[in-house]
Amino acid sequence: MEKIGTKLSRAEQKARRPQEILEAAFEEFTANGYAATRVEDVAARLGVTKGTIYLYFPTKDELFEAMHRQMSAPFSDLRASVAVLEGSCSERLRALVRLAYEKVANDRRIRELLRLVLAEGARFPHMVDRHYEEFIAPVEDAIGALVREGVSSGEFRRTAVAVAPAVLVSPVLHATFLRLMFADRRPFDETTFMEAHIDLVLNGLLMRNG
Amino acid sequence: MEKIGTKLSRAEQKARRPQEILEAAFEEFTANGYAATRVEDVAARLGVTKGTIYLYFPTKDELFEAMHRQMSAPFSDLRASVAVLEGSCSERLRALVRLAYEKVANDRRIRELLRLVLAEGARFPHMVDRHYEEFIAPVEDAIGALVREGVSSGEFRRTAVAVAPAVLVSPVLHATFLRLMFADRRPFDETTFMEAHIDLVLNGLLMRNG
DNA sequence: TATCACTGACTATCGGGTTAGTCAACAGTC
DNA sequence: GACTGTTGACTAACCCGATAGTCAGTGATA
Repeated sequence: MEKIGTKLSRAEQKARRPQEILEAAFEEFTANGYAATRVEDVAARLGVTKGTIYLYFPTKDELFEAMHRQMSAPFSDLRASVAVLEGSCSERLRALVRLAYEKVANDRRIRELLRLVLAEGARFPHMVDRHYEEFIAPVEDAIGALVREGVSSGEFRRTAVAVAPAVLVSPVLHATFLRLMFADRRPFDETTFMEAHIDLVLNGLLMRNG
Repeated sequence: MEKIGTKLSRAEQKARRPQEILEAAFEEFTANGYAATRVEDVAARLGVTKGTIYLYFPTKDELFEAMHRQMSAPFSDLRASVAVLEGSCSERLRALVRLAYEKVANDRRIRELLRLVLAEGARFPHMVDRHYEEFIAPVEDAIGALVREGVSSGEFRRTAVAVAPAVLVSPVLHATFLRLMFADRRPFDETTFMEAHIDLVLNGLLMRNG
């Protein structure tokens, strides 16, 4: 644990600044969007002035992009978690869905980042593309592989889902956006939602043996 | 059809202006977001100047809100379409899903409006709430009623989906956001996606009689 | 010719980016 | 351990282009 109240040396402070600035930038940009965020607001969050920000980042634009790069890191975490799942295909699918709720819908930072990608995507196509390559594609691939494995082992039906595996996790996105839209203004029972999701995905709606 | 090139009377022109302005505002606000859109850009789209806009709307803020109110109208259309579906529950569900793709994922205006709601929601909570009341809630209610009917008629399994019917249409949202993110940069086969969606929702992944 | 929808030049303000200047932290000397 | 010169992270005041909102004037229409 860091000692509280200890004044940092100049070198220490300088080493921490970029981190701190990106952190503050994340809060401001996600709260207000790119255009409506002032560099001064980011600075104020740290108790420094605008000039300081410009010592570390050349423009507002580059600050934004650096922030997004920084904050995308947790995504690779999800990829790693998916890789080590064990059990039958349906067990692994269950676990993957649970993991997706935990790491995406439930993580405020990831939620806000997703909103940012969608909201500012038109102005920052790099961001959208990195987002796809680092996050969406690997997850889709993992799910696709899982479904194909289940089909060839006879555990899953031969189904059109194999060619569009993304539909399996759509409710996670749905939950994420509901939480983004309503924050705490409207209650959202995620457990119920997730159980419905898993049940639907495995069993479907139709009565069996009908 | 309106005659082309016919000059409108002053009264006609004046009567049309608010419509025209809202239309132009929609294009600009959805393309650039609220903060980055200049009132002058909206005016330029009509070949008029900024002053004209302010003859019809007192502030940029009110222009934005009026635009959103105006553009929300097509949503009620979807509600009406859902109400008149016929056939068995699964037939109606299929039809409803198809309709959702057609009216939401495939409609550029609705897509952009959705992005706007998400992007600017923090600054315009009225907008989010109206969006929920006019669109999300009625659709969720309709789906919920359909599922309950199917369950009690024995056509559908007694399932957790009944308490979170939104999961049934999540892939529509997913498709909408993919199209928003990648516009035309990445191909998206909606037919395949939709077929996978319907198959999943009705039958699930697991092998039957297993 | 009277009206009024529209113009376009104007003001006030805001915010990205710059830079001369400040002062606490450090290093070297005694 | 005190004294002193140097460094460099940070500040504060500034510049300037951009944009929300205003209003006296204009010219086509009825």
